[in-house]
Amino acid sequence: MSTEERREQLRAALIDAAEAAIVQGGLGALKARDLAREVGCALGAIYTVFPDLDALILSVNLRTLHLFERAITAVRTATGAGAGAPGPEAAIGDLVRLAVSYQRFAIENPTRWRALFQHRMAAMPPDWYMREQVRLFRHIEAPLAVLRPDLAGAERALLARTLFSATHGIVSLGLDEKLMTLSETVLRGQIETAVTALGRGLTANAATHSEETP
Amino acid sequence: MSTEERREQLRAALIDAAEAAIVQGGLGALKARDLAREVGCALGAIYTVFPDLDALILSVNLRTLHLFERAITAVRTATGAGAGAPGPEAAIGDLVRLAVSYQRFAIENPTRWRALFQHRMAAMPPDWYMREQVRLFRHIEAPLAVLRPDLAGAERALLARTLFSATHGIVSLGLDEKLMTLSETVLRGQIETAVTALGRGLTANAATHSEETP
DNA sequence: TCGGATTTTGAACAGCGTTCACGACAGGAG
DNA sequence: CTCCTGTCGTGAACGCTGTTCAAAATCCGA
Repeated sequence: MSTEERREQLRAALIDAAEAAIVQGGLGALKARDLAREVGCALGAIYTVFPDLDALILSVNLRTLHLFERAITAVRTATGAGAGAPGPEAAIGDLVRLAVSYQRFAIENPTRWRALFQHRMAAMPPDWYMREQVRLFRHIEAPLAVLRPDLAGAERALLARTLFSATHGIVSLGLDEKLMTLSETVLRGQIETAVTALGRGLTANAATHSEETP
Repeated sequence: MSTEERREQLRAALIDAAEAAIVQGGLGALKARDLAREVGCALGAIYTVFPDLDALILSVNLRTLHLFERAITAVRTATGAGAGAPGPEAAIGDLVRLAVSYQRFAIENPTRWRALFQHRMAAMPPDWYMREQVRLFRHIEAPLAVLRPDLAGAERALLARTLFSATHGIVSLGLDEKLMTLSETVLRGQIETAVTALGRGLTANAATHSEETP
């Protein structure tokens, strides 16, 4: 086995162990010495395949994004590749379903999900990480295209990020015991209320907003 | 000077120093040894007036909440104590102004504001901290009462928290370089779009939603 | 002034991420 | 087989952290 192969194997084993640690005890449970013992390598070996633990965390977070993509892809949407001309109400329904799937993922994978945001990195994340984010936002842009056909690509992408941010805020603070801890049912109700209101308000704005910016 | 007075003085000095450290370098710049040197006390003295640094951080965060309360109280709202019967559009305008003031506060006090959420505490926050949060939410509830007079107090409070959470998400991720970093102007535009849509969607929902739950 | 109680102290402890001089090892040369 | 050389993995050591606690200093009534 070549040196390169061994390095790759160590890399994978470390990501596995780090993911397991995060799943079990959250970001705070990720210790370099624990990882080395778990994987069966030296302490310093970690730093031969990762510059620091932050990079390792980022790799785990990429797995989490992939995991979430599988979950969100399984959501049946009316504005997906399938049906032809869905109405605004169907699009709003899609947005609600996407938001609820986000909530479900956060509840089912609490530590993995927290690690995505709890982790503040020193520099900007690398390209391969940002690219994965952009891919996920496409799921939101499809229903948005129905609600606001007047928006250009860039503006629609921006609005998609805003919608995600709003949903994320509701889910994030709703599950956070510092502000409030809502039951899954109550939280889902709030998500449905808010996203529905957002969707209807956006469609109503379509005409208004274009008048405001002549 | 009695022992109690000295303890109180040390407490205040420590909070001052901790606040200064957070303002300058964020939560990560808060070091016990730096505090002791700055205040001119022994390292162990910190732990005679605070159980741990988390409690100290919480005191700084309370100051931040008070600071924000002053900012939000300065926002002129049509649904405040003053004018009589404002319409839904005026209420939506109030919500937008409140949200934008939240954005402004976050931008003007980045480290203080981050410390409010970046800090994950072990146990639930004490009562005096939660009470301050509840007081702040009242500012949101006033416009909401105009938009949704059908809601009872508890439901209105819940919706107020949801509105705040959504706004917080937009501001939080909008200022976070991990997801995206938006200019202040673009971010304000997104806030206005989203909050306006939320407000209009909520008023439109008033009749619909009550039919859905007979 | 003395002596017990109280308060303050900072060295010591346990833990963390990260580094780097050292030893183990592979493999071609003699 | 022996030796030499360069590559690679190692774990003790470094610097830092929050927190503790025996000891020193201080206070105060007798």
